Amino acid sequence: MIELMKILSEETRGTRERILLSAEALFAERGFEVVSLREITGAAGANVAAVNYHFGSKEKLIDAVVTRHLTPVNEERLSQLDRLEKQFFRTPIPVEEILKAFLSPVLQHIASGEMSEDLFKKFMGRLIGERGYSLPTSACSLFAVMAARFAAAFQRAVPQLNEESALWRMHFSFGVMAHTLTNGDTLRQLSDGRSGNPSTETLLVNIIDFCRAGIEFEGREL
Amino acid sequence: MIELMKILSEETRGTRERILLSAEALFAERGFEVVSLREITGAAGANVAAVNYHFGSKEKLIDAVVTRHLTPVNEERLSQLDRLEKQFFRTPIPVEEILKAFLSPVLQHIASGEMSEDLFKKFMGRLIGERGYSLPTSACSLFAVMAARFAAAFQRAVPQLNEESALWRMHFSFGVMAHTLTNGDTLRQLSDGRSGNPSTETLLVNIIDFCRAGIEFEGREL
DNA sequence: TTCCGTTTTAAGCATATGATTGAATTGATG
DNA sequence: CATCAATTCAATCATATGCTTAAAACGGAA
Repeated sequence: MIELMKILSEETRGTRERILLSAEALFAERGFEVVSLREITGAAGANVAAVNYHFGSKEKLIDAVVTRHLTPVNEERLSQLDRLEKQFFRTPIPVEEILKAFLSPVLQHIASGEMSEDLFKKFMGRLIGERGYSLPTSACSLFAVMAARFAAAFQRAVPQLNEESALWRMHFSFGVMAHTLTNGDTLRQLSDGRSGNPSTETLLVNIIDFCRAGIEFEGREL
Repeated sequence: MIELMKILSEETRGTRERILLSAEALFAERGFEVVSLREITGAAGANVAAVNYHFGSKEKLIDAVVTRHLTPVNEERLSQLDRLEKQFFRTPIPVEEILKAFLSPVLQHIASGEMSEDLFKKFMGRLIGERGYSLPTSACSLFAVMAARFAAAFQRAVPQLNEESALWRMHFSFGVMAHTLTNGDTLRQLSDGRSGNPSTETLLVNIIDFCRAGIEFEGREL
């Protein structure tokens, strides 16, 4: 939150931008539904009415915040998947590569420095895990379209599995990502710091390894 | 929700019990923070003041709802873990057995029929995944104590891994469980029903297999 | 029936929420 | 400087929230 203050104090940013930054941070930390406009505008040093002037409503603000980060990440995901599908023409794409195509765009976006690393992880985690009520429908369908493409890729990647099992193992993987990205610091508290302080890159590599093992193992199916 | 109506319409249940049932259902479906007392009492056919009369406050109601289901499940988890630790005295407990000790009490509680199966899954998923803000501290520490025991068990179960990796892989597993239990029906929507309709038992077996593979594989560590 | 503790109820409290208004303020252009 | 559109602001609206209160309704014991 100190990080946020530093960014917001730069007078160069307009009200619209400051609201977006505050909203991102608060949404990432506590979720979309529970954060009020007054908290957002308070943190942004703006008037409450500014949200409705610049965005129209709270829902449209959420939409703007989500779209602005999810769109580029999603496009990069799909572009990497396209590349893989061309590269592995008619042969199964390695599971690890698909998982990388899903997660590495998050790393790239972090590197671009648009949001603090910690906040962006939590934000992206929510976009994977929070469906239905709290997210605007536009954001949901944005994710759904992308997820459908990945579902197809996963199924081709594990031809020994039936359709159901492949889908569920993808779902399991999304759970790992959502929970780890959003609640990563929970483990630190819970383990009294014995979980160390791995870099995001290290963490994502370990998530990928975990999911790859879970997806590829052969055993009981659904 | 039709299920709920049936239960609530039975005149045998007192106001306190009807409030508990409504609250459980709404919390499971939409989370603790966003459900209002008026929604709860409305669904229960009770007066708003009844919550404060019977429970004291919204927080204490959440506490009552959480405790009443988490306590027995947690105790069963710990008792199964105790049994395993005696059975595998000074030898590593198989990872699959630890995962079973964590998840099978959920199945048992479902079998007891205290809550509809669908709702109870979502409820237990939230108790694994939602930490911090939305949950009362008592529920958090209840979970934390249990998780600490399981963390120790997981570490002994995979002596080839360093402490950090073991903890993170446990955390990954919790993510799978939380997401699948709470958002299981999301996959059905997202996949147009191609994910089938597995029984809870089948689903939990597959979660266990997935996590076991993810925890046991040997490769890059943190 | 009367009595009395338990429970339920309607009404209200203080505060919070998303949204709107119309008046100020700003800042660039003529 | 004056003009004018874009922006910001305080004030306000209708509604929702958690909680409290005091009166009413209930139900068993005397």
